Amino acid sequence: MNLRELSQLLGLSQTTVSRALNGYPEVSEATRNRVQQVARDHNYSPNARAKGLATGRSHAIGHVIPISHRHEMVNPVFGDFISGVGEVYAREGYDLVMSVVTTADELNTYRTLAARSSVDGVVLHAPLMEDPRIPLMRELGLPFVVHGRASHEEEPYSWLDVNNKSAFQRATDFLLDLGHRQIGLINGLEIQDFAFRRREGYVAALKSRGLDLDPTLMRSDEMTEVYGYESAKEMLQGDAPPSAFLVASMISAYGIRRAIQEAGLVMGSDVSVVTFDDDLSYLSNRQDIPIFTACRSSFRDAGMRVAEMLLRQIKAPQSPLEQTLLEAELIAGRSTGPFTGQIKD
Amino acid sequence: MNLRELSQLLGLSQTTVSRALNGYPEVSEATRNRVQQVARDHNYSPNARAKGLATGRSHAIGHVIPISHRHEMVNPVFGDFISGVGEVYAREGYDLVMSVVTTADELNTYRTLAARSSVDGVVLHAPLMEDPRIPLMRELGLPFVVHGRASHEEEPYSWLDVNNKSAFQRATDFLLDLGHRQIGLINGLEIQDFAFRRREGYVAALKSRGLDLDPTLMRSDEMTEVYGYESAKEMLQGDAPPSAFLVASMISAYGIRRAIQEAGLVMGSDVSVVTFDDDLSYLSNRQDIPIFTACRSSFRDAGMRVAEMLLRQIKAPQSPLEQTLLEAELIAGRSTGPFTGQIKD
DNA sequence: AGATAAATTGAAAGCGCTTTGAGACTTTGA
DNA sequence: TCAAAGTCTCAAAGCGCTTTCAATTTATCT
Repeated sequence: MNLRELSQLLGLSQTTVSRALNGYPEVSEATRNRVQQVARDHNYSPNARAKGLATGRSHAIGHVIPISHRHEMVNPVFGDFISGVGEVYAREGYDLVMSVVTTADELNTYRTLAARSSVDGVVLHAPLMEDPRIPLMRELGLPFVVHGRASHEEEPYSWLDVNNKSAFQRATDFLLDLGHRQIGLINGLEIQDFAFRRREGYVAALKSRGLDLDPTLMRSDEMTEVYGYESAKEMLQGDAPPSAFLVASMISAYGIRRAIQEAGLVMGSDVSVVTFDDDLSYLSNRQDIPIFTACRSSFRDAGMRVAEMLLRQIKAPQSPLEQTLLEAELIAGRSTGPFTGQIKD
Repeated sequence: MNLRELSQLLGLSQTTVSRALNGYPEVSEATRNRVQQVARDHNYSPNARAKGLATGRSHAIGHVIPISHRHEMVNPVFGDFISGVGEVYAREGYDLVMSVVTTADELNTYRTLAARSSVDGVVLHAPLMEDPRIPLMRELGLPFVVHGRASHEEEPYSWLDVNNKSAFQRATDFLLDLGHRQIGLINGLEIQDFAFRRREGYVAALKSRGLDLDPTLMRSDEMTEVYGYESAKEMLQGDAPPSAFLVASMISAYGIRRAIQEAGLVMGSDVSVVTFDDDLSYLSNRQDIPIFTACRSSFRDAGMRVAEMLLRQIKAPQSPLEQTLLEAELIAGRSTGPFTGQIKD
């Protein structure tokens, strides 16, 4: 069923039918209702490509997901983020076009997306501190919003980020206030902007109390369970074992908990743990009293906001760039307690 | 830069340029090379919508992801699956169009996708035992491949599935051979076809040895860490505590391990655990000796195969339906050992 | 050389929609 | 009753590409 058939069925011109369906005012209510009714009855939806060709817009947003082939890790937060943006797109009638590419092809994929004009805008994920995608987007003239920030980017751009520095600074302060002095930092990969900022927060908190940094207590890697486990295990076996850990992800926090238990210690009394909690639907830390004390900021919610920002920008291209900085909640859970000195001996 | 401009630049007709770029034989090699060179220099890519309109195909595959609003759980395996299909799509020049919808809108989304012909085919995820999407796809005439199977579907259709029954039967046998008799089953939601089949495997193994089923040792729910933990904890505190667990996912297995440790028991000697391992990139069980004894079958790999099946079917619509049944590997890890009788008292 | 076949190129129609510019029909006010 | 204004409808052009059918050029054969 296409527009021509539908209009013949109705005994109207394509023009009128099109206007009736798209809410133009030059069509009488009676006609509009009749058209809508018949369209619904025959399950008519306009052909997406034809509509796009005529209007010059695709009503689709691009997400480019790089898979680095050295370690084919798919970011586990990704599903929640996509479900957030996707919900907004669905509500607003936009499609989500995803390209999975090797990191080598990444920039070219954006070029192609722009050249064939298959999307009206893109969301940039997981920015590095210096990210070539941002100048590229400007060059291509493609509307975009960054989820996160690129510290070394000078020109303004639209972004939404969690205040990672403040979150980790407050978390570190929280542990310091409990009397902990040896705090292990199990961070994400520090070429990623968010991980770099988290370390800054950790460092700032220690420095403002005049404490020295211990490089043996700071790790940076991809945030797997095993990474958490092994880092914690090694640190706990070290000369100056930490009495507390600050972790960048729930999954690694599971690993740390395992190392603590295996060492015969109790999380929450002997050893404290604060984690960053992206509030993922399948890794919930939302018990009545959460298992982990955590900086919580929902990844899914971030996705929804990013999508809304981008759609606003697409609909009103002249409107000013938006920047949003979210503060993470610091949630007290069962995994922290005052320093007891249990570990030292 | 569009085709008209490009052809003017070259002093050729649009026809010839189009043919040169699309590999038609009626074009001389000299002309073709010149055209390709100039196209590359000017970063020309054909407009996706115009091309689609002219050819009647969108070169895109649809994935509809339902988010049930009662529990907004995003399936954690999803990222790996998408990265698998996405890699194939990218290689073959297809886009991936994703719709995130509430379960109530799900069927309508497929209808709309077909009506506006925005995709050339779809992948059906996570089939239920009786799944209305399959007859709907036939009605809509949209090529599709199911990842999984729908037990109650009578008519033939294309699918790829892991042999869940055989995997859990072998896993149960493995535990039985080690002397375990009380085996707790921590299963996924049994309206899902895969979970139902896994239970069948578990039941079949017990029955073939003349053992009775103990309903208090069988659970079915969404596979979170906390679900694993609490199920195991309760079972271990019960009258006839299990000496072994069979679990449907790594994340729940983490929870079970935690419950075991908390009970002062040792996984692998006091209590055995076998898990299903989807080989997710961020939940790796691939150590030199894996932590968990597991049925392993890569979700990412499944995605790649499903994508290949679907693209074959789209390119040759007359070709027969394909069905693929994969066997999971049973990998011995550190989480299993012979029955010791430690638990009973 | 002339005729035929093969190789190469082009004009134009068409994919299904939106939108401009114009025409026809109603209503209103004097 | 008639003109002006308002309301409703339509024909046709155009979005950027593919593809059919036809035309032209070049190669091949007798």
